[in-house]
Amino acid sequence: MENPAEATPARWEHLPSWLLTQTAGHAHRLVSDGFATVGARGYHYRLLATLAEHGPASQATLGRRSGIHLSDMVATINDLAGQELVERAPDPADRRRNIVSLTAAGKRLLGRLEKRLAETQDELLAPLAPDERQRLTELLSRLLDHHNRRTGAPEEPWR
Amino acid sequence: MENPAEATPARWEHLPSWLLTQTAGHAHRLVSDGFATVGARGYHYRLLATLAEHGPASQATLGRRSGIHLSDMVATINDLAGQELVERAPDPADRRRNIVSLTAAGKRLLGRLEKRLAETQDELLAPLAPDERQRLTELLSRLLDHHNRRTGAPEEPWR
DNA sequence: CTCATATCAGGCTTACTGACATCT
DNA sequence: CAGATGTCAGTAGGCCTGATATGA
Repeated sequence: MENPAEATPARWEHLPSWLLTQTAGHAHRLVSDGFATVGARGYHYRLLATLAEHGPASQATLGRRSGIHLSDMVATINDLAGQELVERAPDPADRRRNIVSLTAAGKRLLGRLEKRLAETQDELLAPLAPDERQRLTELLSRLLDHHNRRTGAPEEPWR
Repeated sequence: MENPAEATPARWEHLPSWLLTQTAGHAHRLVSDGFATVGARGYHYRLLATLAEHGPASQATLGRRSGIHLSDMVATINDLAGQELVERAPDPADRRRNIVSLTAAGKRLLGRLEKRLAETQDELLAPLAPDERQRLTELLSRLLDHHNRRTGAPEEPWR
């Protein structure tokens, strides 16, 4: 995306899938850069936000709630626990489990991340008028719903 | 995305950046799966399509035209040349260069890839009516244009 | 000398796969 | 026993950085 030369006047440029993946690339970069200014990444935000929303939980439960894979959960918690942003304590009721919870520092970081995130949305949608933003959001939601139903991602099954 | 359990009723679910990256994820999976049925990947398609559109060229030029990084260009051409889908010949006029060109087999594969691609677009936009597809495409194009102008990706500069 | 070209080796992020030991 | 939990190791795709050798 940083290619300094010739353009890409290519066939695929008008394909919806291309428009989608490319704009998503920009969106992703904006969000990541925003997070990076406070030293975090996407998974960090998602985990912190999930904890803030539903409270402490085991890693497996957090994985289901946040959509983060269990294998990635481990590293994500390691990162955050290393900075004392979350706490990992053994569950006395079930010795397999760790109960992860948010610390005060974690809450503060989450606040900063959400501020960045809000700014980012505005930057992302800059060229669109409010009603256009609304329409885009709605169309994307319908698309996402449709495909989520066909592939995994249930609505609110058990627990 | 294949998580078999709990949903993600999370805060971030309504954010445009989330909707965009998630739908793009679905789009990417659909396209990749389509390409995979004929044993190719995204870079393979892009290179073949670029060759078909502009004709033979050096690797550096192809990189600029296709948006594929020079480092990845090497491996991509290796893949395709190994299956005789493209040909890599030294440029007699400039001994640094390789001139890459499409073979008949490469053209045939490209045809199959484009068929898959068309099917994929339809699958991707399935839940939207024709006029909605149009609107989505237009909004995404405006977004992409805006951000491409701010970050690299010139229009048709030199050459 | 500088610049362009091709190559190689590696990293990054998000997602996922498989294996494993532990515990319910 | 089956099944859940946490951990570790590794993959893949697209994008990117850097170092290098060669030739214009």
